[in-house]
Amino acid sequence: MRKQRGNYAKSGLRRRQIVRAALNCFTEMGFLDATIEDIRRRSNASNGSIYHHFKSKDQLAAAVYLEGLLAWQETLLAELEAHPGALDGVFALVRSHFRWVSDHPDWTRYLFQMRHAGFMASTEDALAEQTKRFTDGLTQWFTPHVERGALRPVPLEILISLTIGPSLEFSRIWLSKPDCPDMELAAAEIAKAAWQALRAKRAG
Amino acid sequence: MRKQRGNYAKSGLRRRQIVRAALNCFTEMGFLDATIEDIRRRSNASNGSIYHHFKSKDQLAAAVYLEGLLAWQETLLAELEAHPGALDGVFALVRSHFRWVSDHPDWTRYLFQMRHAGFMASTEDALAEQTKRFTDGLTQWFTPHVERGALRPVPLEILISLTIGPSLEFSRIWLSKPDCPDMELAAAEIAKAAWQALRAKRAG
Amino acid sequence: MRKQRGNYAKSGLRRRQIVRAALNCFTEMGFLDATIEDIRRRSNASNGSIYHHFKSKDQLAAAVYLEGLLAWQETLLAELEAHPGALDGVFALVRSHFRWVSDHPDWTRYLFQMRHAGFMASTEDALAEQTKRFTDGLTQWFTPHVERGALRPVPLEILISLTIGPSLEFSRIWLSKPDCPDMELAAAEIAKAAWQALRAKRAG
Amino acid sequence: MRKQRGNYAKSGLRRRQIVRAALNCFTEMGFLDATIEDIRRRSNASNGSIYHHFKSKDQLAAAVYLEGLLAWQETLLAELEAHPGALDGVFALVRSHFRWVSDHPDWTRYLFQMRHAGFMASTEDALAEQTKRFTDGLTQWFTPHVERGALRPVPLEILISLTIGPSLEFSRIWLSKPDCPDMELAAAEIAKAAWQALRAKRAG
DNA sequence: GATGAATGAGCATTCATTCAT
DNA sequence: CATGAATGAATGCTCATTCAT
Repeated sequence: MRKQRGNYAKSGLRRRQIVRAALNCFTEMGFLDATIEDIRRRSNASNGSIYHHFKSKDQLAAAVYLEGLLAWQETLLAELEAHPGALDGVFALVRSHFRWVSDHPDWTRYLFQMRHAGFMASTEDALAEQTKRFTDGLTQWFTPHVERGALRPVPLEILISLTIGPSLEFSRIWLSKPDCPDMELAAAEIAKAAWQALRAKRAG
Repeated sequence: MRKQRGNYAKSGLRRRQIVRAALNCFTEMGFLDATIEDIRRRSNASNGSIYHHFKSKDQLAAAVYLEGLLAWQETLLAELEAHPGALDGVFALVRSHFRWVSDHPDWTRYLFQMRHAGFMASTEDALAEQTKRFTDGLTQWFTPHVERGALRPVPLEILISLTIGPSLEFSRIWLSKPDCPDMELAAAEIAKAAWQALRAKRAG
Repeated sequence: MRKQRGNYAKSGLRRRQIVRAALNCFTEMGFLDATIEDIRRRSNASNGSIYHHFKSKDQLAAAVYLEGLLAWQETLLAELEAHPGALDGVFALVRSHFRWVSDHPDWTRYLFQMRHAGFMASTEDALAEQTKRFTDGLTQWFTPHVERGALRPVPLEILISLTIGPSLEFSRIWLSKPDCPDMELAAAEIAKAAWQALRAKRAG
Repeated sequence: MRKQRGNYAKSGLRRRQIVRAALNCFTEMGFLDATIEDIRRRSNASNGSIYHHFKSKDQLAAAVYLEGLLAWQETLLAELEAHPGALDGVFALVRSHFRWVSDHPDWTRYLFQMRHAGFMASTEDALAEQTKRFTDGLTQWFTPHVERGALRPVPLEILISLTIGPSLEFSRIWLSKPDCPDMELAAAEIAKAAWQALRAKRAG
């Protein structure tokens, strides 16, 4: 834990293999049904190696959560930073969310389902810290646009609700219905709605 | 001969205590987390007694399901039979559903959540049989009204969907939102809609 | 835990077999080195059976302690009650202690060694209660003799120290020296000394 | 060439840190309870580093023993060599022992307790060799005094027993009783007794 | 019907030790 | 010399289930 590189640098192939295997196992079999042995087999790691990287099964499950959340948050932030324009940014935000959900349905499901699982209790602090980093990132992008008058000066929470909220809700539904409603369309509609809600209107 | 509801209505105080305790445990802790020991404590029964009444934990959970389902079905059928009139019957059906849900939220939740749990696999037959008895009961009530021209001659499945479907969906939402939407209102609206959909329209 | 038969009635052959096996294993290999598997083999009980009777390895070890202590205490009290006379009683007390130590060297060693082991922490209450029962028994025997003027009115603690203290100390040494000093002689000497210290002296 | 004390006095800061940490851990938690991880934390060394310096946990514990023994032996020999006179030497020997015990209670305790621990089996050879070097040193000091007629010509073993034996016994007691008996007094008495036993008596 | 002792497979976890860098 | 990731055997413990009374 030297230098504190932002905690983003927890690399290690093994570690990632284990997280990936755990995600799959937890998703397929549930947290309780999935055994360390299952995860061991799937990750090609040894029992001891798993416990070298994660103190307990609970902590492993929590790490999977944080890791997934981080990946999602970083993807969104990166996309946002890549689109400095107000309109572009809002659309990119929504679009990148849907792409991520579409690319990582398992992880999305996991994030939705496990948010209030018992094993998350001990990670609330880390979760809060990580979430703060995310919202700080969002703020940094939005603030200039608001100051320049391109976007309405709504509180951050509302701002997030208007952009990400509908996307999340639709994703929830999309994940639970195998006869997939059209995500492309949803993304477009939701992005449009978000933009309408956020743009500063010159005239009444 | 009484109503002949099969021998599903197994009595026995012990048995009922165990079912009740199991329902609570499964609801509070989940099927996997709840142990036979938990259920034993809560039911004031002995380990052996539980296994005397139920072959296995799976079968106990399934029995809880069937028992709950039966209670719901019998309530609805009884109410229906008590209201011979077409309009009265439809309204009574919807109203009694909501009352039951309101009176037995835990059981309703259990019925919603566990429908596709692993332990249900071995009970599909019994479930089908029981469900058949229920739909037969419904048919018995509906048929005369249809024949008399009071209700439209739609297939039973559609008929059920129109009356019970919306009620179930609303119940699902109602259970998951602690800031209770108005169930009274919902019941009235849904009943009205069902009636509009079912009544035979004299004129185009 | 009905009726509270004085807690003395924890019978059950299995239970006793397990305690006996645990005593042997702990004595021979130490608490940490001895595994549940060792105890299982030696007691011819199953793993589960051990955990049916004792909540944990710690609690098993503590139970062994209490059981042994109880056996010793009951032996001494019984002997005391069997000898109403002051002189007889004191001699019987010392003699029965030495006989018990000689008959149960392993258990004695265990009682000496484990008194302050980590696993005893959670049993302090039960230990205190049991010890109280023992000292109450002693008091009941001594009081009449003191009141009648046969024994000196010293506080119970001192009284115990003078009779049992030296016996314990000698036992400790005896257990640690394989080239056994003469226990017979020690018993006689210690009993004589205890009597000299306790008897009421008529004249200066 | 310096004193040639073998290569037992291996230096290396790391090594010494590990030995020190191991001593503390073994003393506080016992050999079995103390884990390599505990020692690692306390020594600020890495897991691998410990295994670089010591082949195994057993060997580490044995090394701690030899190291402590060596320190004690060297202290006594040095003191003896610093006092050429017969009377002075005997008193210095006893006094330096007590000082060392008083300065290093943990290490003394460890030497007392672990002498017959399982892990010592594999070090008996090294232990014998080191002990021989010690007794050789003692012999070198005593021989001239015996030849000159200042000390009685008793066998070395008896000689050691008379001087160091009582000191050890008293140390054992002193370590186990927190309400410290007077070590100063003991040292004086024991030294006096040793001198009385060793001095050559001119006349019957 | 009821009781609780007995069973044993299965699980999470620990820890000494090895090894590549 | 130092590091820490990797290993896997071993351990304490859980829990559904069986069975004698």
